[in-house]
Amino acid sequence: MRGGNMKLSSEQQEIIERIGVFFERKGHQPILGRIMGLLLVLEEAEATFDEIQEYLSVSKSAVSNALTLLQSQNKVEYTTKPGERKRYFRLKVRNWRNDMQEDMQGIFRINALLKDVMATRSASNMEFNRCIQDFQQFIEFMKVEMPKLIEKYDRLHNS
Amino acid sequence: MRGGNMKLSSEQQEIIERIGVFFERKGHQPILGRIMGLLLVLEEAEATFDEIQEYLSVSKSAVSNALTLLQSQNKVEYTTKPGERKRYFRLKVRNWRNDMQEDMQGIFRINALLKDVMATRSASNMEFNRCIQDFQQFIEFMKVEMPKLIEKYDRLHNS
DNA sequence: ATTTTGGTTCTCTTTTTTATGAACTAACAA
DNA sequence: TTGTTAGTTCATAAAAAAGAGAACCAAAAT
Repeated sequence: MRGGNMKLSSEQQEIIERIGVFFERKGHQPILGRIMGLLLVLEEAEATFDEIQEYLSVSKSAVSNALTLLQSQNKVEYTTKPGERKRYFRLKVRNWRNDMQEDMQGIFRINALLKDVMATRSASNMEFNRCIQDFQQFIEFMKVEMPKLIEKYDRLHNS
Repeated sequence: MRGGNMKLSSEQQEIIERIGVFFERKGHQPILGRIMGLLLVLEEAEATFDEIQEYLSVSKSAVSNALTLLQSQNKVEYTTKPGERKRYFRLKVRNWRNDMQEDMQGIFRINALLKDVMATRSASNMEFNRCIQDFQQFIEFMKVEMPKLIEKYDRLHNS
């Protein structure tokens, strides 16, 4: 398999683990992050099912479930090569900017909850209410300005 | 205790649960989010240890640990009232804008990892490398522009 | 001095998550 | 037909997280 050299440098292993914990802390399960790390670190930027299994030394089922999940989350895709049945899995890096924007939108989703909170609150504690409203206003502002910022970036770089 | 009416409306309960899952999905443990929800929903915007226990019907230890954690995360603080030993716990709403900024910085932290990834990669797969670099550039841009945006907000509102 | 209040800490159970390994399947190969 | 490759699915084990409850402790009240 692929030149027979299945060894990762300790540098690479370390980065894989770090990327692993990064995604773990985002609420994903451990192997997901490690697979992403692996696919980032490999020169080819892709790997087959059993390469992933061997590099990370995890079970087939773990790999299978993780890949299914990553694909359903649009983080990974696969290509095939003519005459081969194996799938070559790789990161959908092009989606990452989008993912990041979604992550930011996710942060802002507290706003919908706060709106409902405010709907249940009376006017009896205006000091507190005012605090919440200020925060909401800030979120609103960011929610409006963020897309503009992204447009600006695209104008500067991709146009 | 506090007028003796320890009942939350079903509306309030529902919001507490929703806020609960919101924070749970951010990687926090369930009661943390529910306590935050409770403190958002109560008219007084504060509650004593045993009010929290009773409203949420959880154990003393759960409340104690959760409050300790929330305080260590700067999400909750307490005040006392003259002649009373009880602590009145409340949200540090004023910190939320800051928390949100930190959450956004957290999203950007992938950049440091990508920097280390790139340091290990050779020039052999430029197509992939380019993708990563583009993404990094985008993050850099956001990291620079975000503080400016916040300044802008402050200029418009708080000055 | 001893009781009560307001919590904290420790141990243990329950629940949830994560991963394993074996059995299974679908497609192709000999 | 029988075997092989490339995975998937299922039952379950192992490990981690969450929470309960009792014992505990320090400050204040009686």
